[in-house]
Amino acid sequence: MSVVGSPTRPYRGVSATDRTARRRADLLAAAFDLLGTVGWEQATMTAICARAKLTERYFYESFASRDELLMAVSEELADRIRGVVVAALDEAPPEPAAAARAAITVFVEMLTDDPRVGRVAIVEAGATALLRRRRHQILGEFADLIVAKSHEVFGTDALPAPRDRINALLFTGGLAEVLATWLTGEVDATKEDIIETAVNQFVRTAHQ
Amino acid sequence: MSVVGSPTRPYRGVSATDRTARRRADLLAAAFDLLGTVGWEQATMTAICARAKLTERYFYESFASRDELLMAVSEELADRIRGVVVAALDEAPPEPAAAARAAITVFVEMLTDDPRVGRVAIVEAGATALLRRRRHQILGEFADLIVAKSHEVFGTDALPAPRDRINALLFTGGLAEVLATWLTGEVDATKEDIIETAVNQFVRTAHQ
DNA sequence: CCAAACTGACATGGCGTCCTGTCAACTTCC
DNA sequence: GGAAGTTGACAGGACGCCATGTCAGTTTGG
Repeated sequence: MSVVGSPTRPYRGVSATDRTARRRADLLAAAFDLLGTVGWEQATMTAICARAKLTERYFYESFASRDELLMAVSEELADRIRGVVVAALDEAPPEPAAAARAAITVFVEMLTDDPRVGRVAIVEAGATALLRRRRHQILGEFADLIVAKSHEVFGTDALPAPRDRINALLFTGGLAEVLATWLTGEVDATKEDIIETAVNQFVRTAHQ
Repeated sequence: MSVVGSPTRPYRGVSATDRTARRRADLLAAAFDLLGTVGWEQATMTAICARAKLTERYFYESFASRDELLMAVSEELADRIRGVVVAALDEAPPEPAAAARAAITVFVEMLTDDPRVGRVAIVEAGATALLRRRRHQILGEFADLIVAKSHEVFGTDALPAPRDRINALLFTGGLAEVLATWLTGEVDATKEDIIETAVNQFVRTAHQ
């Protein structure tokens, strides 16, 4: 017998839970790398396992399906992005243009410094019905962040509901589209052009 | 033999070219319907042919692959949307807010009156690498339309390049995202809220 | 009316992925 | 040292879609 089951003993000096966690992390990293380079259609279970140097059996140790793994990749990345944006907002001065510039800058740089990040977070995020739904939720959460910050910096001058949220969605969706276009090299502009235009848009539209 | 080859004779009173064209149209309609309801993953060749009441052999009479058919569906729809928007712009008065409202209104209504249109044009348009590329091109063309109209209505007051185009991409991408969210019922707003917010955004951002 | 063209239903093979199973080699614990 | 746990490599079946082939029945033109 001795199928994989639930490993309990240390192996090569590593505990059972650590080994399982390591394999899970390897799978996540391999999936992220493939998703961000060759794309969803080529990021097959076989390819992911090969890149992670793991047998397909260990795939099912941590994930029930390919979709579940790719969702986890997307989730992890969204958390990282949200983290840096929230941190930038917390440190920024409570002045509209400065706060917007700080948040937009870290957001844009995060998505463009490593092309795989942008591709996974924006381009490949619409590949399956499941990923699309999650992508909507995530952009919606970013919109909520923006709405909260808008009311904070603009006070009673902020847009009233539901226009505050619609405007925030217009903003996040637009920025995602611009970055996707920019990542594929179809727009002739610098990173600063994008940041400045986005900041300008936010400052002009987020109040009455 | 008499395989399908290139039909030449009339059949049931219909000429050969008309029959081929009819089958092609049936396939396009079936693919559009499936794409707009059950989505890309379920819009398989077998399912499309079954809905069109045609044998798979006739699929290859008009299309080389499933991707080619779905691209044609997307293409046809983009042409229709561009048509109504251009028509609305041509008829609109040369005043910023009025022109924007006219174009945005027909655009939004086109995509929301028939839910399949919105789903095909926006939601399912990111399913494959090929569709994504085409989607970018199409949104880029809409951005070009907006840039041209901006310079027309705002004159020397319009944004300079490349910010005029970045701003237009922010706008088209944002509107697409908002409509996608609205189509899935995740935002609590009326169609008028969306149109007003979008018009407001354009009027405030498309000039210096 | 007959041969040829056309159509629809079905059948078949190829292909790639998913998913499970087997087995030898290695490591741990007693 | 030996039994049991762990790992990696590989085999093989199941399944679904793609792609092509066969064939009987219908329609057309001479």
